[in-house]
Amino acid sequence: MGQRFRGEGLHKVDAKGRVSIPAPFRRVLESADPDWKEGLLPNMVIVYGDHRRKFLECYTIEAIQEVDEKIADLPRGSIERRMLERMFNGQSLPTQLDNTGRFVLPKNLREKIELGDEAYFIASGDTFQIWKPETYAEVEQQKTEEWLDELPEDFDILSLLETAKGA
Amino acid sequence: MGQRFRGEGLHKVDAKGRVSIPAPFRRVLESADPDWKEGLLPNMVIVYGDHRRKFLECYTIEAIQEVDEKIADLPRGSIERRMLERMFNGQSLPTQLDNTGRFVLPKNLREKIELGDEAYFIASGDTFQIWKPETYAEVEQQKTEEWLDELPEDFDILSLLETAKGA
DNA sequence: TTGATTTCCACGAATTCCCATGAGATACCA
DNA sequence: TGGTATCTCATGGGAATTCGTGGAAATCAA
Repeated sequence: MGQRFRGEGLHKVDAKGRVSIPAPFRRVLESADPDWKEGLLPNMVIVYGDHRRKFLECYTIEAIQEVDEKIADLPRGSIERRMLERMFNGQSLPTQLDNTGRFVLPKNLREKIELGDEAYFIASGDTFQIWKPETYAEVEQQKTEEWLDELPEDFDILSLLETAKGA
Repeated sequence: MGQRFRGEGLHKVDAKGRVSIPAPFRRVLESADPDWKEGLLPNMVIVYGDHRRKFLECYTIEAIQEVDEKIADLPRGSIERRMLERMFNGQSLPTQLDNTGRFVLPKNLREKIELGDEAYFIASGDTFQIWKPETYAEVEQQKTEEWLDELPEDFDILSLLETAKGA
């Protein structure tokens, strides 16, 4: 895996659906797009998924290719493969940043996550997510906090790295 | 495999059976048609298959050639070869987009998938499918949801990618 | 000649492209 | 150290183009 996304940000969505992505994210998209070179516009893929997803997930070209390859390894006709193809091939949108670092979120995608005139970006490994700020605050942050609250006061989150390996 | 289809779309079918295909799909058809160059109209092949199929599957020229070659490798006279030939050579229709990005779905094909005045397109790797929207919603999406409902609430479909490796 | 298919033209809406501006950060220099 | 020039960023507006769609005219088949 190459460079990773890091950080978060809040940006305006204009009437045409245009949104700036956090500037540091652009560098990552560029470096993970095999076709990109200085002067060109970096590509990415937005995966919006089924109706229960309340956020959009943005993949670098390298990351989505990796997913494509894994899907291609699954047996043709298996339910798992169909599900993944539907999600990653069907329920997704290839797109490109413009030269000011923006991209267009079409109306249907905005409606899907109930986006108003602001979008919240958060890094997540080799992808980043786009949320309606309120949804993120309510759903995600609360979930995280609840989970953390169940742990001992002095719990060190890094200890998760150890337990996870075995799984 | 060259460029892949990605995305979905809903389009009108007019009285003459004409349908626009999603604009991004055109780019893929063009780049996967060996004869195509700027100004020409891209070709594709619609495979409609036997009576049980409730959708049409559209192949780029490159993709169908790949299938043809694989079939040609099978032993002459084998039942497998004959079945595949029937399906991909017989039950299929070569066609061409017009200069506004539409093509004609003949009445028999429309009737086969019970198409009314709207057609649903969904990408699936190096092919895309055409469905009657209702059929897709009922048959496919319902199947998906049943399948998802059996899984834990917070199941992440991505975890399938991992299990895939071992399979 | 009549019905069906193909070619050509048309148009509104949506999308893309191009240029502009102001705020903030950084670099630079006296 | 204070001030100024430079750059990057986020955002906005208008023009130009593409897209999806409909219909008329021309061509073909029987």
